[in-house]
Amino acid sequence: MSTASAGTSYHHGNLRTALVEAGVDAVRELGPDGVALRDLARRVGVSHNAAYRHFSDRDELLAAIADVGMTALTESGAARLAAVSDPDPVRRARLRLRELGRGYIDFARRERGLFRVAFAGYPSLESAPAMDLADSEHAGPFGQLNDCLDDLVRVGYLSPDARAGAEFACWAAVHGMSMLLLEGPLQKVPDEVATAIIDHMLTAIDRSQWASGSDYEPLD
Amino acid sequence: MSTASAGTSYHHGNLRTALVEAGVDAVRELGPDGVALRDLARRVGVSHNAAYRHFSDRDELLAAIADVGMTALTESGAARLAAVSDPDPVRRARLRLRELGRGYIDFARRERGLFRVAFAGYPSLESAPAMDLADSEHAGPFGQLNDCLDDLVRVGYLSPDARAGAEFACWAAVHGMSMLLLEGPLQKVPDEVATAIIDHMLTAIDRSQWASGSDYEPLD
DNA sequence: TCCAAGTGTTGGCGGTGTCAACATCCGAGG
DNA sequence: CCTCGGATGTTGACACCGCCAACACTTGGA
Repeated sequence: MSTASAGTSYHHGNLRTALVEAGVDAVRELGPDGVALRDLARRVGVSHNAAYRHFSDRDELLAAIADVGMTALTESGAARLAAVSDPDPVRRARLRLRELGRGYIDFARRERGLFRVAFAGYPSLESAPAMDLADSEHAGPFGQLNDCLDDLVRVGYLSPDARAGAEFACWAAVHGMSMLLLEGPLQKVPDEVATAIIDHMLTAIDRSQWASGSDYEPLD
Repeated sequence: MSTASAGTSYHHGNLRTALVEAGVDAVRELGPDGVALRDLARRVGVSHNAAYRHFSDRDELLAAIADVGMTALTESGAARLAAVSDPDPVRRARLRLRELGRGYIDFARRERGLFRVAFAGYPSLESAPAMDLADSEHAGPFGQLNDCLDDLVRVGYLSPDARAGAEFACWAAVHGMSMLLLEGPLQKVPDEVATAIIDHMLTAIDRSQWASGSDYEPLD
């Protein structure tokens, strides 16, 4: 039933999962545009059009792959967060935010294809994979970021009034850096330069969270 | 010679430009994936394969379209910069940076397709369109950003030591916000929410540039 | 004048997504 | 135990695509 059958049987057993796994492999190698329904079917050992019994559309398969990618990104972030062990609560909260950002960008660079497919917009689908912002739970990377920022408020590093909206600014910075390094004009900067740039930006984020003692006067 | 000829002539006259223009239209409507060589040739009134006399590859045509997009983005930014007229030099410099960022994001939202194609990475090409970072001139949006930051240093708002590397952080933030709004999980937030988020982030950038009077102590 | 390079055309190959019709298997109801 | 219907996989076809090869026309300079 659940496991793949041995010899040649008319029914595959769990084609859907097999297709998604093959799709993940293909996306890893060639990116979202490098995955073809027919090719996936060929790899799995099934003839074309079989996929249409499990996905109405190519985009639907891509979305399933994107879901895997988003989950992997989330788990990668969770591992980074768990690895932070600093006794001082303020330093701990700051380091957690920094490591979350670093993990995000690292994942993007390590898993180019998965990252790209995870954030490729599929207009035919009603919601982006694995993260409905209006949703109350926030299971994905956005939720991790929100938790980190809430921690920063709790330990007194980030002032509550500066907290509002900070999640989007942080997310944009980290996501944008990933995109610029991945397929943007920063594609082929040397690795050492890239890590320096990333470090600088993470520091800027850390500093910009600390808004308490500042006498900044806004524009307008 | 240069202008399009009237009736039916074997040679088109300036096929390359016509193809790029048709490609820009197609990208505007359907995005980078929606442009097909054969379709473009059909629109221009020329038969398929004619494009291969001017572009060795589909990617090469896409790159030409991307160049148009990048130029449009640059001009849009220049217009925004020119519109800032504040007598106070500090306010003026700060407003210019803010407006440049707002213009970048606005362009991305207004010209979805052109923006996407401008930043789509074409691995077959040796350099990203219209912006070689190692180049000395920096004609594109990155150059505008650098100029704005230099101005901020000149007027004394941004400290010279905080200047280094700030261009990448700012760029990443603005670019990431564009991507999240364009094809990311922020695709369908209401317009008013989007503008609020953008404003908040631009303020955060402005505030984070002002690092002079802070007693921020770095991590590690 | 004529030839060679530049440009556009026709035809074809292999690939793709998707639809329609058909084949096979499995499990529930008799 | 049998049957039959739904789920699943297959074959075939259509239209489209990128790209290659061979051919046709046009034009400018030797």
